[in-house]
Amino acid sequence: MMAEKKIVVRMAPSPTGPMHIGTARTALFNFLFARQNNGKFILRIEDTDKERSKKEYERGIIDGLKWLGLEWDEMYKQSERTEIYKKYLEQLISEGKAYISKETAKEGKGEVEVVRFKNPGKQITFFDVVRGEITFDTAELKDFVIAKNVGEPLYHFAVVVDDMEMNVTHIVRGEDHLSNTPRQILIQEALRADRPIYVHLPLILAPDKSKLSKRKHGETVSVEHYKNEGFFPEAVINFLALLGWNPGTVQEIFTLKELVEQFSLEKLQKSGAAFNLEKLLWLNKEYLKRDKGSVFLVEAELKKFGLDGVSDEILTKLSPFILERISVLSDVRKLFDNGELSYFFSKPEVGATSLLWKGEGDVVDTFRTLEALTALLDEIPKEDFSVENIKSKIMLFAEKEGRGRVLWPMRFALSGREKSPDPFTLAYILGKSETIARLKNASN
RNA sequence: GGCCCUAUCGUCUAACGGUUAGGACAUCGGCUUUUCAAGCCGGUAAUCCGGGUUCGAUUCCCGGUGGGGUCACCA
Repeated sequence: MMAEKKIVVRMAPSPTGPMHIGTARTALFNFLFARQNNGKFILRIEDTDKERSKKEYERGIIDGLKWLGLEWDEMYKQSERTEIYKKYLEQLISEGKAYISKETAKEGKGEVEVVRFKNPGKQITFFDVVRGEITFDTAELKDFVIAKNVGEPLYHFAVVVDDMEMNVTHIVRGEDHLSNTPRQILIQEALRADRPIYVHLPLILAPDKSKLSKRKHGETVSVEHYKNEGFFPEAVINFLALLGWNPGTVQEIFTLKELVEQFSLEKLQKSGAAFNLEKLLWLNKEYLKRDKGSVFLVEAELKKFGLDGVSDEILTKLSPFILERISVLSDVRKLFDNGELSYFFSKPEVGATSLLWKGEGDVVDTFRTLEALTALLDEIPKEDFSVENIKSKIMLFAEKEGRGRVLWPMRFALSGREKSPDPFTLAYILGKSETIARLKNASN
């Protein structure tokens, strides 16, 4: 029986900076393709550049992938494989397909020896799953450098050797590598390696469709930023999956498992996709709503603010209502810093005219409003201070007096703000004695 | 600039020669125990331009234009 060739893909990031959001998406698509086909997903750290590669960045990539839930099957580091590259480098040299070249160093003076690939300078045509057949003339590449010396291979060479050694069947990577492909195929042919199937993914662009660069867009290009902001990894995955791919259905929310089931190379997009923060926020809010643990996350966030003298009880009661008003966990801090939560923790300033419902404003209105507020005090339930009970008692009174004249001043007396949760909820969160105190204060 | 890729609402996208060009996010409006949020209902909004091919082009071909990538002893 013929054994079907096992699908092998790899994620090959270089640890020269914080993990890029585009790296995360490439990893995701590799992961999905591997898992869907019962294949192997390799993580290969491309750290042949000794100067720029940093251990902390490698750590960041590993942490980022783990956070996203993209587990790999095998991991390699190119810096630990120099013997392998050396072997193939010597093979090419002995076969006359590469040669050592003495030349003046690129920077500074002095002579160095580099290894150049003897370029046959022919046309290379290859098939890309996303874009179809592509042809390059490699003559202009000249005899390009493939290693600084026999012990220090450069990217193009290391990649080809590794993909060959690791039996990589599909190279799924960013479109920025499209122009690198012909020279890698040249090396491949010199090594008599099988040509893998190429899948070049469209790039993620900035919101204005310009290049998404660290320089211009700062930390928002890094995965860690979204982790720090309190996004759900599931939401980030979901968002990234929809950037450059579509399920062919109207489904918008996907678990990783569903993505594994539904992913297909055929549905990959050809052109670059702009990063859209609004959509990510919406998705994250959807996950926030679906996860019953969210309310505790909000509560934990509140407790970080070191609110002295504020009971845990009020934070617990408050959390569900904050949850409804945020898209991402970091919004809790924003609400807090903007002072939009301040009235829960200290008494608000309440001006008499602000108590008036819209359209009202003369002396008589003011008098009647204050009167209603005073009368409202008697309607506050003595027992059972639940939202439902407060509401049923107050509404009875409000229907008689006019809702606007009762509900608005009540809400304002409790919050001192134009915007807040409804008055019954406010009373419930604040508790009976604080509610009465604030009502009294406002009606004076 | 050379080479390569690409082009549907503001954004992500559906359409695989014939559709009132669909959905989602955003936006706008309405409804809800009168604010905010959430929810529900509804609206505005797109085939880059010019040539072909075809009875018929978003769809196929060519050109232009725009966007992106790449041209290292980086990856």
